[in-house]
Amino acid sequence: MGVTIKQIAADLNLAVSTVSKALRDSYEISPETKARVFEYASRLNYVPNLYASSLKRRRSGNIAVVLPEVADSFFSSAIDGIEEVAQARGYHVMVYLTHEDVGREQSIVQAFRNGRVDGVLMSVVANEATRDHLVELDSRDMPLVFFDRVCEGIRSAQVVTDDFESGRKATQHLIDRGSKRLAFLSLAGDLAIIRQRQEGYLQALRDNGLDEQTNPVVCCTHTEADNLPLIRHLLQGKHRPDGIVGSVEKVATQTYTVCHELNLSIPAQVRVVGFSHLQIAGLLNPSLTTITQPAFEMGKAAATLLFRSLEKQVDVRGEKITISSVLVARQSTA
Amino acid sequence: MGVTIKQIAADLNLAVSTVSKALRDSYEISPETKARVFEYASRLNYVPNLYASSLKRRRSGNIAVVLPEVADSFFSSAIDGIEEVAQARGYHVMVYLTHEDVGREQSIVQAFRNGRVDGVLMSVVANEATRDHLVELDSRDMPLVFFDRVCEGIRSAQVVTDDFESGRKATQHLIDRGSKRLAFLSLAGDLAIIRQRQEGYLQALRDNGLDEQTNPVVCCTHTEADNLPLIRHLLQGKHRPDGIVGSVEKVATQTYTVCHELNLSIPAQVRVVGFSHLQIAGLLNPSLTTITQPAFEMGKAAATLLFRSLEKQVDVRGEKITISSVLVARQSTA
DNA sequence: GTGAAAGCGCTAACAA
DNA sequence: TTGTTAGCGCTTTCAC
Repeated sequence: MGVTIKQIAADLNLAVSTVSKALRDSYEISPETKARVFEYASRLNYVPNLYASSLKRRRSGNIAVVLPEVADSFFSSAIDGIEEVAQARGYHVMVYLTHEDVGREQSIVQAFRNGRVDGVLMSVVANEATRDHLVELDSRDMPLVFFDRVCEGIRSAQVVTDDFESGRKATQHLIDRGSKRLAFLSLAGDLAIIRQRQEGYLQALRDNGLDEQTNPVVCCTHTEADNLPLIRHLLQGKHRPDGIVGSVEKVATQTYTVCHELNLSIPAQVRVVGFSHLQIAGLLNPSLTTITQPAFEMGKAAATLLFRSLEKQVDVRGEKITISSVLVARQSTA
Repeated sequence: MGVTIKQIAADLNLAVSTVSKALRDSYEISPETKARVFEYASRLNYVPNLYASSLKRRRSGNIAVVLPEVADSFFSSAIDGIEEVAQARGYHVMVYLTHEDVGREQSIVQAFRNGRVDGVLMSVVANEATRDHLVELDSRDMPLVFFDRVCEGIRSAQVVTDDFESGRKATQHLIDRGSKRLAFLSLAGDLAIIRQRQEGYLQALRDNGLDEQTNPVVCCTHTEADNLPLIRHLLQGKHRPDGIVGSVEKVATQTYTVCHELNLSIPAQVRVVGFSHLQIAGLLNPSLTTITQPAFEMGKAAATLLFRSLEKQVDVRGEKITISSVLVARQSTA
């Protein structure tokens, strides 16, 4: 085992309490004693036992980040932002992946009951069959901040982007560029952000006198194997759309895959715009017009909000931060 | 506070030790007592205090993953693999980003001295000014597995891909497709994997009677702002290479950026092959020929190795797992 | 200014 | 089979 306070105390002919206080720089201890203790402790390479102090102080110094996946550029950038803020504050980041499975989300969240983490940052699964586990987490006063994929029905802090407006803007952009027949590639489940992007799409349709029948919302899933046939069918149908809004990165790139396969020219035959955080959107064939989400900033904002709650003991429930996305026009909608 | 064993013991007229053993399903306890305890504990929603048991058992149930960055598809897939194995075994994953800064790597690793994590998975920074912190970590018997970016000089477990052979294969591929004048985009620092990829490149040159002078190794950095001018210079020079090997994903995509900018046609004027794990390599303009690294599998293998060391108390130091990369030929080298 | 002592909640000898 | 007891290493009254 490592060096303990007890050992230092013995060696220095002091009481453990004195050493403890000295190490925490208490005003009660004389400068001389402090100096002696510090010097000796560092000479012995003393490292306080995390579990002993956590047991007493009831905090771990860890925060959890719960995500559907990490192989999506939005989420990996968000982690980046979160980790940056956490590291600066001396917190440690635990990462959990749900893979869109409520069951996993539940057991992950339930494991937080033992104090392993002091707070939670979360983007929920798309298919929330139940949100009891989240309600429970919140009700046991675990500081909780949702980012991007928020959970409705829980009055907890949120960091989101302007999804409605972004959906509207993306759609209007297609119309402005000349698309006459649109489609919105939605995502199965019940995500507020997807619903809002979709509402934005529908709003833009109305704004331009277009109807929902000929400009459909197509519900995609989380598995490529499902989506490719779906998109293929859409693009091979009699009434092929000439403008597509992808509600998440995945469906946008899948649209590319199908267009390449069917030899459909983007943008000549089909314009494509997608919600995405891809660094290399500009290198795609053709370069992809994106609604670029402020992933890194959202991560930072969410973490900052969480730490405010943790350290200042403030109740941040109900706070909502919205950071705007930016439409970056590229070749796919030229 | 939550319910404690003590409380359960009192309510049930049992000793705390009896309850403790019952909850851990010890053979010493009668089925009836166990049943009573379990039933009562779950009725009270008992959750064991993590810090109390960690203090006793001297293990945290956490592992650390230390990475240069997460916004690279290789590393995010590796995390995916690691997290999958960890979740299956009931471990928790802490993620730390070094951003290629040895200083950060040092302080991160030093923070592991207090027992917060039971083991470490790591891909080191490129510029290891010092590796004392790693030596120290290893010498205090912290189970440690390097993956991809291993640290030489520390006899610890490793999971890598066949870098030399991949470098050779990539280069030979360019030559086979007709490239006459090559360049290898290396990476500043002192990474073993980069050196080996480079050795593979040089081997292929020799195999084909090509010399190093006209087929240079160009040393790139980690910042795009440095690399773009460098690559631009290379591709604008009198002796423009017509075949480029990118030693990491970043430099391959940066080569694309420059080619687009200079209106150089890939592959007609320059063929490009890159080490990469990009899902969408096939959608780039043109689709990118990749040495596809088994990122997910490497993450899984590294985590599995670590858990073997943690749970079986085996010393895995010196074990080395090599998983092959695959060359996927696409348009960029047609 | 320093020290003694009582826990934090749990585990594991050892005793009964 | 169950209970007693002594800690794990640290923090925190409270007494000196």
